[in-house]
Amino acid sequence: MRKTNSTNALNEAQLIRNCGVVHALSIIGGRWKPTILFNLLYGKMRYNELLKSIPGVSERMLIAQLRELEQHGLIKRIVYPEVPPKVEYELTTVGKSAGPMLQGISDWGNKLRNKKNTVTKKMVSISPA
Amino acid sequence: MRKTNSTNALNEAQLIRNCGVVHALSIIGGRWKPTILFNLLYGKMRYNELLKSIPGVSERMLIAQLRELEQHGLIKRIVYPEVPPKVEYELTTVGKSAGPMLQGISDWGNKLRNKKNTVTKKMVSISPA
DNA sequence: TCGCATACTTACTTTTTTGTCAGTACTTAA
DNA sequence: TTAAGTACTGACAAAAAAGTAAGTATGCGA
Repeated sequence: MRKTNSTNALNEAQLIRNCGVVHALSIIGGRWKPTILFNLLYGKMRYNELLKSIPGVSERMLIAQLRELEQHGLIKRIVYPEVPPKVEYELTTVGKSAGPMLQGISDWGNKLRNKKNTVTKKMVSISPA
Repeated sequence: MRKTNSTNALNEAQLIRNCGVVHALSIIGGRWKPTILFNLLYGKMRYNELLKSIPGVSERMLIAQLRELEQHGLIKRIVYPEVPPKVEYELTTVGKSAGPMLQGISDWGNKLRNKKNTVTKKMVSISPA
């Protein structure tokens, strides 16, 4: 559970208020959220589909992140009153608005990774035979 | 200390490999890094200047984040052999390349916050006198 | 020789995040 | 009556991130 009076929580709250980046990251950051959002960029998905298409997530984590995204208004939860149950998750307008930003972050991250690989390759080619 | 064989670490490593966003966030994310980077966007700064201009950071945290940014090649540490010591931190080319991305994230975060405030204001104006 | 200024470091504690795993609810079909 | 399918929930444990507080090194000036 989250404390509200810990220095940690107060620092975070202050930064969220004053720094747009920290605020944004408090919404789209975290271990699994970016991947979830990328999946949903292509259209709505069922809970189980998400679970299968994200290697490594546990059910608990998936649900937790979906709930947070929902609370922040990035995704919509659509329940079909059927048995067995069927629930779909879909980006809201706000969620879709994160698309270009996510792409920007992704591009920067990938560029950096590729650069690092290039450097590594160079170093390898320099190393003694 | 970080384990290397925990599920947590393995999951993170995998996501860093496959998701540009997670990779980028592993570099510019965290409690204080965005603020540090924003400060340095305007030019180099001394350790103490950073410490004073970022309310709430402890010395330990500042140093830790500076070290990580340095290791990832975003900032350069410039030591002047003087007494008392003088150390300046400056963005590298890679660090500067993060500027537009940070601005993009910041803009999105701020827009979201303002939207929320608007809604709140509306609700206040509706509430009984 | 004492304190000051600067830039850290270290040991330890608290808080937060992430992971594990078993269990729930409901209906249909075998 | 039993298993299967779907979408979860809850109790607990491990790991990671953040915070606290005291200490280090160096040379200068009083």
